[in-house]
Amino acid sequence: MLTERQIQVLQVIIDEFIQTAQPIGSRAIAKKEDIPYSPATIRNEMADLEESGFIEKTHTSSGRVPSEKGYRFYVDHLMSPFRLSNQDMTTIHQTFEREMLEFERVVQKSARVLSDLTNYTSIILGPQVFETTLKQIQIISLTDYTAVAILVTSTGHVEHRHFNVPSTMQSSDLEKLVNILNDRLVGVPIIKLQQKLYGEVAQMLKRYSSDFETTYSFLKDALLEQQPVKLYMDGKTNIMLQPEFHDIHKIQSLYTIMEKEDEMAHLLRTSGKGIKVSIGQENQLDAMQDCSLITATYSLGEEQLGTIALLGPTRMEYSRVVTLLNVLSKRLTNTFDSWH
Amino acid sequence: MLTERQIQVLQVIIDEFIQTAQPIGSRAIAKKEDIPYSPATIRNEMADLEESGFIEKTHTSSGRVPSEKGYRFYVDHLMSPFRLSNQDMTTIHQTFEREMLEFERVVQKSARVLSDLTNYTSIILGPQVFETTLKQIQIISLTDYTAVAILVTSTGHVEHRHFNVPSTMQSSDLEKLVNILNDRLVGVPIIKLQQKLYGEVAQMLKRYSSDFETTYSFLKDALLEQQPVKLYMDGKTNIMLQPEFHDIHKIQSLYTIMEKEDEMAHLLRTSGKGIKVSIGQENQLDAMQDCSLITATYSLGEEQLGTIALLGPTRMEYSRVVTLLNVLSKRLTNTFDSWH
DNA sequence: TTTAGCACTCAAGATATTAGAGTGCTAACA
DNA sequence: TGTTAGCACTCTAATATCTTGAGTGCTAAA
Repeated sequence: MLTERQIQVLQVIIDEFIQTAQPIGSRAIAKKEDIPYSPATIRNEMADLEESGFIEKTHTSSGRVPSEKGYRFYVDHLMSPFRLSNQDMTTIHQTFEREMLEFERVVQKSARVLSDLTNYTSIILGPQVFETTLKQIQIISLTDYTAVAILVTSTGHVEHRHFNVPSTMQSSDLEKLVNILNDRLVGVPIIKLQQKLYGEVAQMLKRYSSDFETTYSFLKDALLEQQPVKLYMDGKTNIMLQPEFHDIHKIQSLYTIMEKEDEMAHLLRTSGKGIKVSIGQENQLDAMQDCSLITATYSLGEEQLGTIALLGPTRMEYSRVVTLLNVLSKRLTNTFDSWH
Repeated sequence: MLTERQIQVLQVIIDEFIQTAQPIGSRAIAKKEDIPYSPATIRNEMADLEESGFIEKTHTSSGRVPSEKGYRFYVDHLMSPFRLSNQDMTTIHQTFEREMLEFERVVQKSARVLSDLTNYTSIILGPQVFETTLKQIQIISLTDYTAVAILVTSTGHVEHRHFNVPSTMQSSDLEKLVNILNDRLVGVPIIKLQQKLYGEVAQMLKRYSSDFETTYSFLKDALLEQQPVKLYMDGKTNIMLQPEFHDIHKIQSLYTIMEKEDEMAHLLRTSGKGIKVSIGQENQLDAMQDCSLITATYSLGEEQLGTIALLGPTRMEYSRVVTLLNVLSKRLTNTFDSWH
């Protein structure tokens, strides 16, 4: 186990390295106020810390750098709760203060504020609308053979899909159809739409429609098409500000992975409830082996809605970032609760 | 003026440099089939070409590199029409072939195909809907004090806005309001909405509504809010593949400018009709001084709808890119015409 | 247990060396 | 008069060499 003094040294190394991105030497540590020991003593402690894998050398005669195990220890045991500056707090509050109604805007602004305050890249996974219900369906025909279906959910989310209208259908048929659908489906949770459609509505339609098969299949197209979960990112260029990403190839592989929305979405979706920290190799994706990803979930009532995350170098301001994500995820949760 | 032989040399230099990104020496040029002269002769011609500013040296004893003036001459006079490979053509056709209804998808796919085929970054400015008319307005109330307005245009574009409902309004009032709006505004070109709203509809409302002022102001919010022109980009990482962009700082300033949607939109919007080529310093934006931007417009009928563009290094495959943009802008124009 | 002292290591910056690609110029040639 | 061979010259880029300074590990003394 680590002695009190070793922990103290480790803390200084990590804190310092997070600030400077430079290896820390024994002399520098000894100069710190809380450290009443000589460089030689520190060197002994550092040798021990290195042996147990909490710090590393970049070469034989360099100062020490935290290892991933070191960061992990820091995050799990050492991290002191961060006190956000007043300025940061007002920035956050202002984001939510202004009259804002649309879900997407709130999320977008949150992403912006996160990346602005941290200089890392923010990623927000839009809500998976489990609890939300269908508010209304509209079908508006555009030409003789095309129309657009508009779904509005109880949270005010609007989705629209274009589809081909079967040639056997008249516009009066469409109207009747919309009535049936609204009759049967309004108030139904979005995720149960499919089930309902296969069941009740299918029954209903069979009785009513002369051409059940086509009607039914186009309905499936319009209502059930896989709705992509939306991903909001901001501050992608921030990554390039970090000295550890001055290498084009690293940047490129990172950007390439970030462009793959489904992989990113999957990553955020499978992060557990609450705040999670993935350091370096702990990340699944190869391109992120030099990064840390901190995720936090926001929710509505009991239901987990989505995830907000920050992506930066393993040398991350963990305590500040965790605090920020905490504040923001709570703020988001509150906002959505207040709509309900 | 340039002699026939000088033009020949210039052509080789540009063609070669576009491929290799390396300065071209007299020996390399003399080896070309079409060139029956010795390196010494070529050197004389090169000296002349340099004097007139069409080519440059990177240092005293290096081969020559095209100058921006050289590229400009190439684009204006030398460029031979490019024959797209069958593979490229089928890739393009497949993009449009599949049953596709939604405007956004078509544009997105176009952006993807452009960046895939060129390894440059594609930028498409969504349509400015001059001619399109309002198809239908829906207002759906979400809570007692919020509602969402949905506008559908004749091209099938769907916009929605959230807004606060004045507390004096009942849901029955909303319904009546929607009826009035549809009555008066359906079929009106989108750009004339504002005018109509200020005129006729205002009259109508004054007569009908007890609380004209609030109703009117919330309508303005819902209908006239500046709708952002949408910008679709693809292949942003492609820029990093180019050897001239191995410098982080260039990349960063380029990415930063690309994130400013309004500036990019303005840039594309003010590009003239047809195909335009901006080489290096000809570009307005500082961050693009090492790039070339090729733009092409697509339209519906006489009305110019939007712009598609490719952003790459000044050392660009001009002739291929121009051909591609030509094909694609025509394809887009056709597609939209067929909807009309 | 702590510390001073010292030899040792390594990265990074400065400087020198070399090889090769390419030029410009001159003089000869067709 | 246009073309070319030849040669001295220039500059880059790669490689090797040297120097400095930060930092370590170990030992012996306090």
